[in-house]
Amino acid sequence: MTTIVDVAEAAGVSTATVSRVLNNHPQVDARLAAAVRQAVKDLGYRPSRVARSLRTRRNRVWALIVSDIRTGPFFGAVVRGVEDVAYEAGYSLFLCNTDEDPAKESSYIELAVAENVAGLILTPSGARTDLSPLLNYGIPVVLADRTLPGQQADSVLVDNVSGAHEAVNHLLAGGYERIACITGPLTTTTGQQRYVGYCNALEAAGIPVDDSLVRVADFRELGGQLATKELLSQRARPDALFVTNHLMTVGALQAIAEAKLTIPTDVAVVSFDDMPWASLLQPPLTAMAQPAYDLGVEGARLLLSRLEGYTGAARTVMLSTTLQVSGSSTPKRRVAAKHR
Amino acid sequence: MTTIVDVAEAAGVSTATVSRVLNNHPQVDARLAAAVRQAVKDLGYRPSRVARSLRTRRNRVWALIVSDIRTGPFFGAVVRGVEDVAYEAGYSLFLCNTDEDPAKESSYIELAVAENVAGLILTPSGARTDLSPLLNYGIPVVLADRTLPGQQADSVLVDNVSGAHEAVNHLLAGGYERIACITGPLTTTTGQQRYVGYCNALEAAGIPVDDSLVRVADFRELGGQLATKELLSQRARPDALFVTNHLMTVGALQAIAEAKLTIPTDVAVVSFDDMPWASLLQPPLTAMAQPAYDLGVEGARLLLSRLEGYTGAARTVMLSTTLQVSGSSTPKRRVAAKHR
DNA sequence: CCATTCGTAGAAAACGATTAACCTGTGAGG
DNA sequence: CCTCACAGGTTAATCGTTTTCTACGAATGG
Repeated sequence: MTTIVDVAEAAGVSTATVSRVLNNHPQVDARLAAAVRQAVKDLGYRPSRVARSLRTRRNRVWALIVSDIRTGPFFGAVVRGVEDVAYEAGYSLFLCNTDEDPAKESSYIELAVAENVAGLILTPSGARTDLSPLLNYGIPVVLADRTLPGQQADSVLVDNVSGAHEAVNHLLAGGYERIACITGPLTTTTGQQRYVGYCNALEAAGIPVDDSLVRVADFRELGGQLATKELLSQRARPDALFVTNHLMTVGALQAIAEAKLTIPTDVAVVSFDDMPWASLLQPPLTAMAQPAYDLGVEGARLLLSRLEGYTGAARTVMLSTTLQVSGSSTPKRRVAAKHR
Repeated sequence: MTTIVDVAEAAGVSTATVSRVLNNHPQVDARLAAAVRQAVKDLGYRPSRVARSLRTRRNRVWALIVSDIRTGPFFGAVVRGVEDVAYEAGYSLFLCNTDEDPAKESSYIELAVAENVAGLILTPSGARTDLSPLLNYGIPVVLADRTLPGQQADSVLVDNVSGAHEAVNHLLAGGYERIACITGPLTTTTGQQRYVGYCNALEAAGIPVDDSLVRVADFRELGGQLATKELLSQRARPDALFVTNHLMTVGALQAIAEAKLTIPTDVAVVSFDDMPWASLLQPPLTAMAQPAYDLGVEGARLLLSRLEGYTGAARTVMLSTTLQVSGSSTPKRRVAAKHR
């Protein structure tokens, strides 16, 4: 391995000068600088980021802790958003998947501290996530997609309440009356907030929330399937389904197919959480698209601003969703007209 | 920040002893060891991986360079496969996305060298990928999913030729006669090999390859759509489509829908590359599933074995695919029977 | 012509761990 | 009683940078 010493010898200068040239310090003679650069090229020298990091006590690396990059397109897009900004700014990324396991999460947080990362972007697995190791060491943290109670970290969120409100409104406007809601664990901010949006929309329309139309599932395919099966087998069947993430939507669609019901005639479906293949379904699926990539970008920007010295109060960036209306929620009147 | 010196002072021993305790060296008095551990706990001490890495000249980090984690479920699963093995073995991952851009790729390779990573897993963007910086520094490399001409690195591949062969065979067995192929750039091993498998299957069945039924597209949605449009507007229309990745398949399905043709009556479809939502389509899609997660696992294992000292010749692990038969390729005879 | 300043480069001290080399005290054996 | 071996600990060098401090020569001002 060639080190800075080799370069210094080759260029006939001291290591201090080599270091100054490499870091573009001004006061260094142009001729010496040229000699150094030549030597660097000749020897194929690459400064060790490890040594640099030890000496400067800062590391051009971020940790990015997500739940599971495989569960769908969402986290992949978030990761890309973060990575693109990080790459541009000269940082690289540790990718960590927690599978919602608090033990794995805290082990990755420990790792981030041990690696002395410059910053960390996290989608907390639960309310009990402990950021104190990071805060103790002054490592800036950005919470993405989910927030933590009483935490004073920057965060970037999707406006779940408004999004869910708008999605349910869309169904109400279409003439649907018995709108069921399948949401995720109420311990997660996403599961909880989307449920709140659902309630808000109903209440604003003067419709009381009917608990028999609400199911709290697990954000997974099977949970969505079982919940849908239950809902559809009730005496008073719902005429529309609002499902709060894409995996449970997949389960719901399967359950509807098994029950030999058709969408949207028998039951309409609106999903919170877009999927690129929504338009390929029969009928194509109405979905509330989340700005996943932008979530990553904005999270990365928040982190960058901290690294550039911003020390103000914690900020929250709220991103809005966009409803992609399609065939799975065609208004009732029109459907009825068709059948006349 | 608390360092090993603080711990040593608190425990009343030297730093050497602390280090030994932390690294589980034997010959250290049990009572001192206990004192050290207590001090570590009291001070909340975490050894700096940066300092350790500089001193030991090895870094418990891998770089994982893929094309784009967002393009579909494939790379996400590969990443998880790698990560799970890495985590188990105590390594963490730098995630790098190249977008198939050789400049970005080589910049990430430089990064890996500068960070002195223990090893690197790479899906090369093209045939011109230069591994020499890594090989010069003795950093083991594993090629995943794609290979490089004349490279002596370990690699883990999907058996594209056999997989494509089997997929086309399935169509032939179903009575389809004019089977078209939409493949990716022939400069990529995947695009090329899947095309070869297609040709092999036809030749084995005594059918000459008809160039007018072959399209070389870009592995992207739009490319698949345009290619399909072209193929379907020919005088002699194909009665089946073999599409060599999932994005192009999405495009193909759209083109088929636009042309108001039905699957599989007018044209059957088989996709190389599975997607979790294949079963939700109408009709559900027949797809050749790739063992993406296992690809990551096996790649990580190859890397691990190198890190554990294996120095033998380069190995290639070939994983086989599994055909998931579904409605989009129902045998012709049965389809005909239905319509009688 | 001397003293002060300034620009530039080198010597050497960090950064926080590991580890080779070197001590020290105890117990056994002669 | 002396020596030797050895377990168990410490000292100090080291990894490859950055950076403070110092030194030196030239230039400027009085």
